[in-house]
Amino acid sequence: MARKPLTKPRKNASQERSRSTVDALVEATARILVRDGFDKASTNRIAEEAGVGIGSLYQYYPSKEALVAAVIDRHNRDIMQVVNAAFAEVASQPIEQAVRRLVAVAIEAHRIDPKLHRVLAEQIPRTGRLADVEAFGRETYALFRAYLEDHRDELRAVDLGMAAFVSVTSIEALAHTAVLQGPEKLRDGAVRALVEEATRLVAGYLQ
Amino acid sequence: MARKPLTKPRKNASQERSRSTVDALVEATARILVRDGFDKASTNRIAEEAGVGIGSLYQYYPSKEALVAAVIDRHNRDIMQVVNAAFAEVASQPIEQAVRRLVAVAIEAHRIDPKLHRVLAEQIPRTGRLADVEAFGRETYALFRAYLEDHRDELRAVDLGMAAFVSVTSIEALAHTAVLQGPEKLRDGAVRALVEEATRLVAGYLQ
DNA sequence: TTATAATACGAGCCATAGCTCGTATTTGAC
DNA sequence: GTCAAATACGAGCTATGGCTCGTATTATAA
Repeated sequence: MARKPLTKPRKNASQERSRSTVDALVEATARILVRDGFDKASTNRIAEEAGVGIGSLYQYYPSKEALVAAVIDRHNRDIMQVVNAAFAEVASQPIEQAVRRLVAVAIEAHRIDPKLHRVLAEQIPRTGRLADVEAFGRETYALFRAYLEDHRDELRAVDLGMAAFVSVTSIEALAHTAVLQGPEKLRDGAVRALVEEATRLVAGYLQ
Repeated sequence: MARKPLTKPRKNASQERSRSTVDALVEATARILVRDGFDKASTNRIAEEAGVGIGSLYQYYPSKEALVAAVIDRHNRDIMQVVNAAFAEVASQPIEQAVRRLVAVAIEAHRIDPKLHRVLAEQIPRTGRLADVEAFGRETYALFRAYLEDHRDELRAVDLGMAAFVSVTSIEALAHTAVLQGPEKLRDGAVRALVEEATRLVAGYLQ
C-alpha cells in the first residue's frame, strides 16, 4: 500500500486488442471514481468493471495511482483543448470582450464532467500529480499573460505577472466554486449573471 | 475500513487525565498529518505518537475520521476567530479600507498553519466534514453580505448575494493560492503588493 | 506450420489498517 | 481503607487491498 507511487504506464500497447484493454481500464477507472469515489476504486474492482483480468491491469499500469493519473491527464487534455481554443479566439479582441469569453469558457470547461472534475480535484494531491496540475495552471497563466502583453495599451500601468495571477486565480475560483456548489448556480440565467459579474470584476481591474 | 464514518467523540472526558489524553490525541493527529500526510496517519500511529494506548484512543474517538474532524474543527475555530474579529473591526469603515483589511486578514488566516491548512484542505472531502467547511464558508459569506448591507450607499446597484459571492470567493482564492504557492509570494513586499491588487480588484468591483 | 512474442488471466500471498475486548491501573467518594 | 467507576492498556482478530507469478491463449513472423 503506497510504496513507490510510480505513475507511468508500464509498457506501450502495440497490438489492437491491448490498446482496447488499456482504454477499457482508463474508462472503468473514471466510471468508478465518479460513481463510487476514490476509496472504492480498488484495482480489483477496476479490472472487474473493465472486464479485464487483474493481471492484465498490472501489465499496463504499475499502480492504482498510475491509473488515476491517466484519468487526470485525459481530463486535463480535454480542458486544455477548450482553453487553448478560447485564447486563440480572443487574441485580437478588446479586453472586456475577451474576458467575458474567457469567463464563459472557464465555466464550460468546469462543466465538461463536473462530477469527475470534483473527484479529481479532491484526489489529485494523493496521486502525486499535483505538479502536473500546477503546470497546467501555469500554462493558463502564461497564455493570459501573453494576451495582456499584446494589449498593454488598453491596460492601466500594471505588473503583468501580478495582473495575470490575480485575473486567472479569480476567474478559476469563481468558475470552480460555482460549479461545485451544484445546480443552483448553473441555471441559464444564473450563469449569464455570473459571467457578467466576473467580467466586470476582472475587466474593471485591468483597465 | 470506511464503514460508518461516525465523527462525534465517543464520551466526554470528565477527569483531568482523560482530558489530557484527548488533547494529546488531537495534537498527535495534527502533527502526523503535517509531518507524514493523511495516509500515514493510522490510528495505531496516532496513539503511539500521543503516548497513549490504542484502546484509549477508541474510548474517545470512534474512528480515524473523528480524530481528523476534531483537528479540522480546531483549525476552523482558530481561523474563524480571526475572521470574526476582522469583520467587527471593519464594520464601520468605508469599503476600500475594509476590503484592504479583510484581504490582509485572509492571508494571515491562511498563514496560521499553512502546512496543516494544506493537508486539511486536501483531506476534508474524505472526512465527511465538507458540510462543516461549507458552513464555515457560508458564515464568512454572511458576514460579508451583512457588511455590504450596512454600506449599500457606497455601492453601485448590485445583487448583494452575488456581490458577496464574487468578493469572498476571489479574496479567498487569492489568499489560498498565494499561500500554497510557497514563500515566493509571501515576502513582505510581495504580500503588500498582493493586498493592494486584491483590494483594487474587489473595491473597484463593488463601487 | 511452427516458433516466439505479445497479451490475458486470476488464485492467492503479504502487508497493513481498523478496531475489540479482557485485563490492569488510577481516582475519588464514603 | 474499601470499592465502584473511570481511565488506560495492547495483543491480536478480521477484513481488505495491492500486487505477483505461473499458466493459458492469441497474434505474428519465418
